[in-house]
Amino acid sequence: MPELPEVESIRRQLEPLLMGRYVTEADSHPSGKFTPAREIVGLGFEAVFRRGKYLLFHLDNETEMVVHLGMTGQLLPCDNLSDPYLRAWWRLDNDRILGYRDVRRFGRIRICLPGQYEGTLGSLGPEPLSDDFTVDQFYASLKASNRKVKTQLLSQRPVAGVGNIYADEACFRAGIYPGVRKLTKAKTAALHESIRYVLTMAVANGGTTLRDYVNAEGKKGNNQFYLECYGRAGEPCVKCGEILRRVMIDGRGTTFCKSCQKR
DNA sequence: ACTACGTCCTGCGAGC
DNA sequence: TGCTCGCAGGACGTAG
Repeated sequence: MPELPEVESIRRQLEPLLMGRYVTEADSHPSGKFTPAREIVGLGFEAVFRRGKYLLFHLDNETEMVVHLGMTGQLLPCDNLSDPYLRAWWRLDNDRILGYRDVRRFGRIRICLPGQYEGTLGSLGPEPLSDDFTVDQFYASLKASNRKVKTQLLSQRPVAGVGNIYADEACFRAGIYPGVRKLTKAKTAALHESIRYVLTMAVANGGTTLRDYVNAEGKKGNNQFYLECYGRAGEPCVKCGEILRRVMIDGRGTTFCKSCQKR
């Protein structure tokens, strides 16, 4: 489940591999979620950016390719075109191949005019690690909705790039029950700080690998060894010793401490 | 306009 | 041992 830290790790590794290269050949799985990958043959890479969990490949000819990794997506050099989970690939002019692997096909690849985004990417909240992410704006955004706080975080609207792992981690660190619908300004400030903290640490640790995530070098991250809440239901809380519980919030598994995160 | 929930996908682990 | 079944979850579609 690549979230901001995992996608950022991939971006940093892909950029030097792609800069100054152009695509000589490409193919994809027949699903419309991946066929746009074929449209960039002949185009050159100019830069690789990230917004939230989206990778943005800037190409020449006024073209941008947007890749979302979904749950199990991987972008990395490919040495086996018969990999059954390879959903798209691009051959570069140095004869190396960039592969998009995605066991569960939750990811998607799109082509658009530069910056002309639709859907979630078009209405994405601010980058959590930039100065655009302020407590005041975060507070106003959360206040404007009556959904549960965790659900709002997963919507990508109050802030970009937070998924299930870091939503649970941030709520735990901030002492906020993820199912609450309204936050005080002070709690909002704590959540704001916690989001920045858990994401910064996860980037520094190279992302979290629970099962599928590998970076563009095919290597696992290390942040799974530093998670304090996600995936630890049944274990004692690192703050108070209470046994962490697991519930469903709007259909998503959620781990929390009943003692530290009161409603 | 909003919120809630079903859907897509496949592999894996629990339970019988 | 071998099978079924539920779960994992990001974004989107649909219903109310």
